[in-house]
Amino acid sequence: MKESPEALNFIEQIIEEDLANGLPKDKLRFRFPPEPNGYLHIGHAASICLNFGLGEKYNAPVNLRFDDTNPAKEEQEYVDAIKRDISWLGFKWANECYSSDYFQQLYDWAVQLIKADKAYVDQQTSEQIAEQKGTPTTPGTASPYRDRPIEESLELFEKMKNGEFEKGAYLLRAKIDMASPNMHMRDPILYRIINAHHHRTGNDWCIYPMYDWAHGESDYIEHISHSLCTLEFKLHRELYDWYLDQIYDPANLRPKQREFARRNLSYTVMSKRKLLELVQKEVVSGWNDPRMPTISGLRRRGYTPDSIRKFSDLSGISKRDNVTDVSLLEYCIREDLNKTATRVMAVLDPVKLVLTNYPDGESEILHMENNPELPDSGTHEVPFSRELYIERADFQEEASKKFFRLALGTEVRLKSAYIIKADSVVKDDSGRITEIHCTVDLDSKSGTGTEASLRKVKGTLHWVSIEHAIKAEVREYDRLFLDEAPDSHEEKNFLEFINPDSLNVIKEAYLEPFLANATLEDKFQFQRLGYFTLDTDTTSDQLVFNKTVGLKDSWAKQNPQKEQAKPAAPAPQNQPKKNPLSEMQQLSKKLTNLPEEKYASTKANIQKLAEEISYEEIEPLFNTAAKKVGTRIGVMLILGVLIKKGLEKTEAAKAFIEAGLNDSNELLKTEAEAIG
RNA sequence: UGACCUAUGGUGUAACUGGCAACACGUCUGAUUUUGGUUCAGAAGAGUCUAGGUUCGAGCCCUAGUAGGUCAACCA
Repeated sequence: MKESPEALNFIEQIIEEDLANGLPKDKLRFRFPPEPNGYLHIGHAASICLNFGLGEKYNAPVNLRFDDTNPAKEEQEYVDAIKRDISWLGFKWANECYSSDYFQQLYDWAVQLIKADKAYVDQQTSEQIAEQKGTPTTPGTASPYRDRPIEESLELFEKMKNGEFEKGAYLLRAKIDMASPNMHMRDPILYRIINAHHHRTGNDWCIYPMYDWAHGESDYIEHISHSLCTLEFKLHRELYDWYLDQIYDPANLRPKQREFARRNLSYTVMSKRKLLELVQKEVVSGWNDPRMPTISGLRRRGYTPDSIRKFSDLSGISKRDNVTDVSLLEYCIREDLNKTATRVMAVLDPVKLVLTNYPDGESEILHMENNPELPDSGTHEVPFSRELYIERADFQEEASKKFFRLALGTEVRLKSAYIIKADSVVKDDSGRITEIHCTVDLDSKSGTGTEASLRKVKGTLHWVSIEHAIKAEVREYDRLFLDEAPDSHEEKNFLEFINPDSLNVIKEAYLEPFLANATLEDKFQFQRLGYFTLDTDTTSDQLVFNKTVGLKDSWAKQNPQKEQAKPAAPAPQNQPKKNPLSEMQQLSKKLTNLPEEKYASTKANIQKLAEEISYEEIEPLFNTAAKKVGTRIGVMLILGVLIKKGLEKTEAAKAFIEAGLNDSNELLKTEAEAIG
């Protein structure tokens, strides 16, 4: 995407400013620093696109750095998966780095800190330390070991390193400020003892640096100019800078930490911990379950790298908490696939259709466009015969005017084939339609140019020839959660919002034979249904397709009777609890623009709020600017309720009502009249 | 009750350093269409959290509020 030069996000603005202040452009260097303790998700994609995008924009190197300072949680499997995902997205890192590469340097610097009396070895339990830490509102107290002689700390630290102590027995702490309002500055831990096998350094170390100590110093070692992370690290910045101060040589580049808001997606969760829980509790089949918001899940589902990069692009970067609607992601993949996916036909819920005047036992080969969006994409062959399958939902015995599909006595075109007319149906004992008998207009064959072929009919249906169709399993997916923000409810666990119908498996779908040769890389549009791709579960004798996303369906929208069992998300329970007065003002604002029905309900809501609002509160609002009609109506409504409850009209109130009666706005006038 | 961050249509972001609040998604019309898709044309939707202030002029600057988020792991 070529963005216009003036639409810089705030990170780019910071960079431009640094450049303007003399930072040489060739000093620019970024990094993407995942911890290899889980799979990457769409939120990480935002960070990846940000960092690598900056690299592309400024022609600067971007390192991939694994933040592997906690061997208890990290595994090689995750390292591999992360590299695979970033490569798949289409980005190339300048260097593959590991925090563990710097363990020795970090250790040496730590010794230097001790020598400078900026760090000490503590030997209390975690409970004791936590207690001394204080709370955000009360200062902490010093550890009894805080003033341990430097020599002693040095000696103990070395013993820690040499594995002479049990896990948890000793710690190295920075000596900063136990009274700092920033909890991270209250003598943070630099090193702890962990007896676990590290996926890279094996058993070389038994002390491991904490995130804060490792991260900034790693940035410094790698000459990172801008270290970008998510907002929750904002408070760490002070510590990041303090650590840097201890070892910084002004001859070198000083890295700068800046924070942006993590990207959230509606109807899913986006924390590794929760995603891991979904995997462990077998809510999903694995990290790459097509319903997961992981990069690998999206890939398996049929999303393309381009679509994800586009999504990141359109979403932008800022510092405010956000929940981006999945519809934006879906738009990105539809837009991509519409231009590239091969058009094919598949019937997922079949009903048999017999063309009574088509010769029995015969068949013919028709030609179907591969992609109408790509003029040169050619055609492929589709067999046609007397007996076909169409979708059950594409036929109704009696049709309403708005039903553009097949009904008794109406005509419809079979895509790339003939125009047919339904004559009769055959039903089983339960009344279920088993066959639809039609006559075909043999002169109407697509592409022949005959007069009959050019006739316009209301609808076009997709179909497959029963005799030639191949069978496949098709998996359709719905959102994993029923709530827009499942993890935003304090009183409820996100698992309570799981959508029980997020997976719909169609064991026997019928596909045109062309699909027999599909590969995992292929993307298809099953015409009129959506975009599909082969799943990795496919075997030599069983095709399995995933539905990536449906087509936009304006018919389903105006025809909700067959309701997609999409229970409207429960009313948001975590609505910010505003005080009644400001809530009233909020509601009032929009009053003047509402359709009648909504006006009535909003009005009722405002009147309900009057219960909690006193006359004293609204009196100041009598002076509301004349322009703010909505607010004045709201105030009028509240006043009305209060008067009805027995409030005596004050002079100010009378004047306010009087003004309302003479106002040019009809709504305000009406409400004023109602009070009388 | 502390420190820090944030507040712009339903959603996500813009608005260069004060100058007509813009773009995309979503929604709704209409046209085109051998996909109820695509494409095309259009519409609705914001008093920029509140109250003050500075200014000829404030989404932007100042003051005071309000709401939301983050911080008290030997996680990152």
